[in-house]
Amino acid sequence: MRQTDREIVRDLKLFKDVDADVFDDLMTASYAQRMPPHVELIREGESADFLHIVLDGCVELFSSGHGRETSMAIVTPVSTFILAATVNDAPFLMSARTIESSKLLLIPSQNVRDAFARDPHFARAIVTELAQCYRSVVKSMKNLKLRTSIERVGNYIIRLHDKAGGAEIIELPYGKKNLASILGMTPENLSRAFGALQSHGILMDGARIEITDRAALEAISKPNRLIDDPRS
Amino acid sequence: MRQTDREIVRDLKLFKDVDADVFDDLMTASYAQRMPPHVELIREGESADFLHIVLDGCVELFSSGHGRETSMAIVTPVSTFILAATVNDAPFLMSARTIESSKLLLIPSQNVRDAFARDPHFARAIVTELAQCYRSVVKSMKNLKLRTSIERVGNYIIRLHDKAGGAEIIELPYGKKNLASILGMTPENLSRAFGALQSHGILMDGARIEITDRAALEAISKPNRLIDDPRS
DNA sequence: CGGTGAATTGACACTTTTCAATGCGGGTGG
DNA sequence: CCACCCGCATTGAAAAGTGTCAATTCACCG
Repeated sequence: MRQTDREIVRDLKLFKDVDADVFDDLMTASYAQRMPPHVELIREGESADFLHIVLDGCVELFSSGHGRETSMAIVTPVSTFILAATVNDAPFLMSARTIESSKLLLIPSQNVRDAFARDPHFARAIVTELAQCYRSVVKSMKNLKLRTSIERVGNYIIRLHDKAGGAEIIELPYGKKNLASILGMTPENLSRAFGALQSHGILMDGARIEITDRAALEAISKPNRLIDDPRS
Repeated sequence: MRQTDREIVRDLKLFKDVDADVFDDLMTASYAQRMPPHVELIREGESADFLHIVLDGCVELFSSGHGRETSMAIVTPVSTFILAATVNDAPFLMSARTIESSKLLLIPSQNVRDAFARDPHFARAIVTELAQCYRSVVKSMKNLKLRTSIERVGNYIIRLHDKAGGAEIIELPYGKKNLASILGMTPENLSRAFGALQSHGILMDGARIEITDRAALEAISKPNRLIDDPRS
């Protein structure tokens, strides 16, 4: 694996405080790998042989059953996924596939568990990361159960707007089909929601969105710190 | 706190392997408390001063916003809740209230974090518990996004049936209003779903359900290990 | 004994999904 | 280089599912 990748991983909250030799062992055992778009990385029900880290690109976590399929989350750099299955040595609850060409780091699960036992700092970091994953799913669930579809779309745009530092023009980071599934609706409904929001402070043009009236957008979306704030 | 309670807590997976003196410190700092039904224990947004453990009774985790409200989970003995907020020292994402009269054990969050740092066994147990919480929410979310309301109700009954060891007559453990909210629907719709399932292997009588044809119930519910199995 | 709240049922309205048709790119292969 | 095709996005119309409102019954509790 490349030295720059190694430094990127080292800077992750999960690895920042890990002992040098423990970190070395983890990295020595790991594989960095570039994947084309739309490659299935893992399938739900299989066992967790590697902890995955997205170094570059974009990975979709999804789940399916009886002809239906839904996106559960989108993982962007630099984050881990399937940590829970790894530490508990349990089968995946979700499948994963690349959305775009992506660089991944695979760390053997056994090494992760060993490092956990050897290094209290790593243990502490894993707990923090796991707790964040948990809270993130809880927020998604509140988003789904407590909000109408238009509110979900509106708040998604607000988050994008914030992440872009309040830029007037923002761009959807991936296709609307994925986005619709994440937000718990059909692509057709997402289209209509975007349409409806155009009288409430936004202007759509394909994947580009112009924020014309942030106050109006917030008025209809009713953002909530305990759902939308990625910190907290 | 009573000696029997102490032994019950000691037998929890979370505390089974904890060092004796660490466990002593935790218990000395803790409070056991009996609460009447329908008491609000914590409110979302507040900070996590105590890790909560349900020793007896039944606690509802719920969330609200802009006039809407939804149940997120029901915690039954003997389990912890708000562990993630406790270990990360973050604000609650959910509120909690007793459903019935309940006995709770409250452990100061600072003591939990101290014990985590002192005892690797406790650290390991916390990770396992957190990962289980995470996986449990993911399953709930799959249940919501991947299934129709009738399938959700059907699978809920199947789980009850299994928990009761396959008894022909089973009983709903709490009110239908709560159940409806957990399953992501209105009480009216839950009534109709129960009605619809009566031609598929069940017979309702108030809170009592007779399982007349388990195969038919499974045929319409399509149970899935990766959603319904509490282990895994 | 009256009051309160849960559960059930029916009618209705609304949201969401489904199906179908169209237009718009981005690729591939001729 | 262009024609073609495939998948995505959009739009409309119909169908299904779900939520809302209202009325009734029932059990429980003060």
